[in-house]
Amino acid sequence: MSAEKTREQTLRIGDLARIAGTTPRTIRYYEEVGLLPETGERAAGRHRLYTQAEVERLQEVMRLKDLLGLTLESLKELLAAEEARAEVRAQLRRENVTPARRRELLVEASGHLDRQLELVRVRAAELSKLQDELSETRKRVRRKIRELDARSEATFPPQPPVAASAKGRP
Amino acid sequence: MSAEKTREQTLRIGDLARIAGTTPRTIRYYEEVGLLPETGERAAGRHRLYTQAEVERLQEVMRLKDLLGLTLESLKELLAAEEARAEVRAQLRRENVTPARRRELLVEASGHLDRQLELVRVRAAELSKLQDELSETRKRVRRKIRELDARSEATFPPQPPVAASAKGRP
DNA sequence: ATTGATCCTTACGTTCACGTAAGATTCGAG
DNA sequence: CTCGAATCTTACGTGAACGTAAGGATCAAT
Repeated sequence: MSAEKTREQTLRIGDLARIAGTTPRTIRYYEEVGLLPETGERAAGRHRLYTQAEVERLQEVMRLKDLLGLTLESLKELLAAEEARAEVRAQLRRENVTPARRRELLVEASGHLDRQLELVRVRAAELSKLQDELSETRKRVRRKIRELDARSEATFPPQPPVAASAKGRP
Repeated sequence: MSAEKTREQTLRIGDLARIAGTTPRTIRYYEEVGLLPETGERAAGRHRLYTQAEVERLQEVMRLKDLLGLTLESLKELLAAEEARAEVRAQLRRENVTPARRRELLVEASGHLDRQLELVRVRAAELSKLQDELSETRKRVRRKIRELDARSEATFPPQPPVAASAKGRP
């Protein structure tokens, strides 16, 4: 056999960290708490090796963490969906799986996806509401400013309009 | 003067905590780090008293913290908008403020609102994208399930459809 | 005035999510 | 094989955001 099976871009922990925008320590920690799978068959002391799949998994974890603001523990539960779907893909390759078993896994994944979606929906709705409220408030404030300017227009030279956004550095 | 000025529903810290769904400790902590104003003129040892305005302020703080996932420090900066607007209202009552000063405060508030809105917009967009992706994935998973069911329909009795959502308790 | 509930301040404790340091080991290049 | 860079394990440290406990004071009702 030619050396092709193991040659699917094996990254080391530092590379993975740079790509995902985090640190090796964080990756090891996520592995420790079960958010990332322990990189298969690794005798103690050997370096961890990652593939593209792990890059995506890590990025997904970080995105969910950021957007949903969950603890790593809750995140772990929520991410059962990914595992179920990974299971399906793995069993697909092995091909010796009954349709009944496949259905089981798919239904499981679907249920987890339902939970994720529900969480995301609620938050998206809340954020959207907040956005509307802020827009509304901003509109009122700006209207008041214009009113003030209109009143003084008679006696003073026109004031400069409000800048759309402060573009300088904080 | 009749005793009406001080009679606008004075809550104690425990009441405020219950209403806002938090604890007295948290409220004191928020006051300590400057997220909540120190309840006006309080000699050491006396109980804190709150009004409806503080209820809303606290709820707003908690909402932003939850939805944006910021540190209390960043939140403090962000909430400068509220203070600017509170200033405007306060000065409105005193009535001896020049239009120029009012305009200044309003412009300041408007700028802070811009910053808030930008933050909220970005997050709302990200969440919305995530929601779409999850919906898409879920659709694909369900389609696969239906395909499996269709295939087995010839040889086996029809499988029960997938429940819309697990309604049991976690 | 007494009292029970609530609150005060002060201060140490805790959990989460990593950071940092140390000493040994592994890996890829030459 | 050698060597330097990166990684390994282990373990202690840290900042944020509160929790908890102690001892005393305040407040509303009786």
